[in-house]
Amino acid sequence: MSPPRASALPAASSPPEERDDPLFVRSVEKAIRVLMAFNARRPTLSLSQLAAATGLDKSAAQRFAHTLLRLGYLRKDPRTKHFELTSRTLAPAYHYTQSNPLVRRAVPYLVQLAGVTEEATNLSMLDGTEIVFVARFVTRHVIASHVTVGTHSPAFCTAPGIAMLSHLPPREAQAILDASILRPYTPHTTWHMPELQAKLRETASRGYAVCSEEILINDISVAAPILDGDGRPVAAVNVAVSKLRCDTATAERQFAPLVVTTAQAISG
Amino acid sequence: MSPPRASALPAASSPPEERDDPLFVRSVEKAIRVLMAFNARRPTLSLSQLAAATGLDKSAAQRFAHTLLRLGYLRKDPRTKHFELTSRTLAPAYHYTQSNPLVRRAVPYLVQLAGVTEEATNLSMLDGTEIVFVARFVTRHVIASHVTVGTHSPAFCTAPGIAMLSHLPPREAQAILDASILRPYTPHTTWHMPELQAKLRETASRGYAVCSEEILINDISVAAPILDGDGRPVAAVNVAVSKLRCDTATAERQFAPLVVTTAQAISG
DNA sequence: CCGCATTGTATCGCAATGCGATAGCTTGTA
DNA sequence: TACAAGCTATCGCATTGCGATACAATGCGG
Repeated sequence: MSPPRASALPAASSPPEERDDPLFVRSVEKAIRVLMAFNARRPTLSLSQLAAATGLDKSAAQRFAHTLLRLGYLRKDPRTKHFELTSRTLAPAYHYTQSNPLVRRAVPYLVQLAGVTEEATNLSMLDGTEIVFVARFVTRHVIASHVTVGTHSPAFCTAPGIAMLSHLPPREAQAILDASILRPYTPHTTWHMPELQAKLRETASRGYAVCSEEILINDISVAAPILDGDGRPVAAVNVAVSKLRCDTATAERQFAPLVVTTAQAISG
Repeated sequence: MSPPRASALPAASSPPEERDDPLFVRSVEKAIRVLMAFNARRPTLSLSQLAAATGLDKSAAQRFAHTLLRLGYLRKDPRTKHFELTSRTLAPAYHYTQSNPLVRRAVPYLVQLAGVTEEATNLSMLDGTEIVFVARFVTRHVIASHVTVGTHSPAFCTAPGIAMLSHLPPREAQAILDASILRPYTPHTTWHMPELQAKLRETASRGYAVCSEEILINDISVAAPILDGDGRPVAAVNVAVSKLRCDTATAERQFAPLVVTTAQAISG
């Protein structure tokens, strides 16, 4: 009776390709959408808010919230009927950090580096045009305490990003820059293509990257890439210092050798 | 032709209830099973290993691995055809730490406490009979660097666990102890029920818990509960010290007041 | 070097599963 | 107390995911 709807809704929602991928299980994406709906601005959500935030209809929101509730990833306040994430949502990250050999290997070096420098140290990896902090160790001198493991930043204006891009084949680095949304985050951001290209060349030749207040005021960052057996950058180590305690030249002189040494040690 | 199989397999696999819960979406659980199959002992998995590890049949393993691949949570080495987790699996944890007001509030206090004590500090929460580390800050004196955010430990033999149990209504604390698998992890583990009950009473009256080498050799831990408006324990703060640098009495004298003060400050 | 076994990839018909509309219920409000 | 808004439960239908199978690739031993 009812006409085939697939042709009536050519590609209304969701990414183009995934529509006709017979192996793709849509329920998984929807469940993840529910988890990702929670953030700093929305620590708790009612069912209808959840439906609005995820773009799911009420029934789907109900089903996936219920499922995640049953699996222990959500909790529901019986009073307010609002949902919130539980600590069980840490489990995938735990499995990641435990299973990733590079992270496990890097941790002691990063702790050591943080101890010696008394500054925050991070291990980052590329994810598209962005870097992700996959491990982070802060000291009492921490600048941005809201930055945590899992935080994303644009690669083009962060020292770990520049460090990794500079050791990629130029084609690939350029492709990432082309795909990036280049814009200034502070008055000091390097964001014009020619300057970025020059910065990559300079970084490649000296072996480490420095970004001073390019994304966060008062934040100086010195980073070096970690290379795999084929010389491909797989991650980066960086130290973040407050400009209030140290000018850029001093930071570079003081920390660049340590950061480079640490990155090489982790590279093995 | 083929006889209805549902009746032939009354309730072979999966938890009892979820079989006839019309709102429960099974695909979500299967996807999570795939993610959780990766750990320190199995950093990468082939398709058939994945099927074996998750208990899914080959087709299901294929479909969910494919789906998670497409969503960016898995990567596949085109050479070895092995899967591994990507840094995107950090995203749920990121959303949790950003959305949880208690965690956000606690972070600066924990950093401060780590700086003052020069020891590792943690924020933990209860999850059933276990505690989960939801935030962790280490210093150069860190003992167990493999312990990270997301690590689970039994509540009964950890200072944060005892601190929280001691401030629960006795019924609830007892229920958790009853559900726990009580066994010694070291020669110093308190694991007999009467002693545990005594320990809870003592902890409740003095306001903090001390566990010395009860789960890890050389690990002394001092913890205090964080209470919500109704006086219910919602988390715990602890400091972990190496016995090599400090005996138990000293650790208690030195750190208990700081830990209690910090916990109270976070409680607001 | 080649055949065989093992493992990964693609296909396909079926029906069970999840969809989404709706109705009933609960809660807070005017 | 009646109403509105939102949460919960139900149900028939068809789409989606299931899982058996066929095909391709890879690696191993003869």
